[in-house]
Amino acid sequence: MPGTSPDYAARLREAGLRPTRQRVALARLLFEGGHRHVTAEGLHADVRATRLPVSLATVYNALNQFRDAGLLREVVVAPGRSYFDTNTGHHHHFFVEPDGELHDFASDKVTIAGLPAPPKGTRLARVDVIVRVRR
Amino acid sequence: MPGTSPDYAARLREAGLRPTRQRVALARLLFEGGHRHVTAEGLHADVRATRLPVSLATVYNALNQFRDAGLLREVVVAPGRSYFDTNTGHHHHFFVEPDGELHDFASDKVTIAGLPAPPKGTRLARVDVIVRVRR
DNA sequence: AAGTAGTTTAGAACAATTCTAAAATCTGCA
DNA sequence: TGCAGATTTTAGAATTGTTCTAAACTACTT
Ligand SMILES: [Mn+2]
Ligand SMILES: [Mn+2]
Ligand SMILES: [Zn+2]
Ligand SMILES: [Zn+2]
Repeated sequence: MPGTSPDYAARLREAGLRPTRQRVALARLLFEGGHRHVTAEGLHADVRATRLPVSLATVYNALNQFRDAGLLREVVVAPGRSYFDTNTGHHHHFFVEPDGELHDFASDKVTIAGLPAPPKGTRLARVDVIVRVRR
Repeated sequence: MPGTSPDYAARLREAGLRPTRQRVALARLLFEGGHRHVTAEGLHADVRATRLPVSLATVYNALNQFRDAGLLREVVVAPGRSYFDTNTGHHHHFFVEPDGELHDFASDKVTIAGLPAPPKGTRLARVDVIVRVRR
């Protein structure tokens, strides 16, 4: 399948980010294969397993930059830990406790009707549905 | 209105918690008046304003114990900060960014239809809807 | 190749929360 | 009312997740 291999350097450049060794390695881990929900610590472990030395600070920097550039979305489900989501489309989550696993489900599966109007002086930004489940 | 004044000591005892000075003061702040969404720091400031010295560790202990006893619910909306909610009934939230304010709305206002079945081996625990709005 | 701006990094710093172990307080029972 | 034992509070240290600092390094431009 020639021409299918994604060019992460180009993708980063389009997002206004220099394609450094570290960022390209992180982008590959994040965007090749299916959608992922990662923590900074988890991604750091993954990238170090590729034998490329990348500091934890760089992982945090990259995750925040990728999020700001719209390449990732941040998901808040549990106190004291941020998840970053490679699926930036509209969707919702199952959160499995106590494992801390996240699973997507398409937002067009669900119908949310009758949402009250936003408080005075505010505009709707996003609706997050978190379905908490237990083993 | 005699007999209406809530007996926080009794309420704590029923929850299996000794009604200490600190816990009674915190319960009063939390449960008198309408529903509240507090952070540990915020509640600590409130209780210290009553001139009763209470350490921050005790506030954290009490919030966690109240939550475990079902007197409070923990709400996760923003990375790195926990909110505790005196409204333990079914309801959902507006989250106003960047202020960090939470507002309740009744869950029977909203209809959520077509939720996918929980992942294999898990049981539904709760559905949280967070409507993020911006000024 | 050189210059410059942007990036990475180790380590320090920070913020939220939890832990430790000693002092204080609550409770049930003399 | 006084004690004894169990629980709670507390100051301060520790831990965790994350951000900052400033020096070394690297990518892009010329
Ligand atoms: Mn962040
Ligand atoms: Mn907690
Ligand atoms: Zn997702
Ligand atoms: Zn609420």
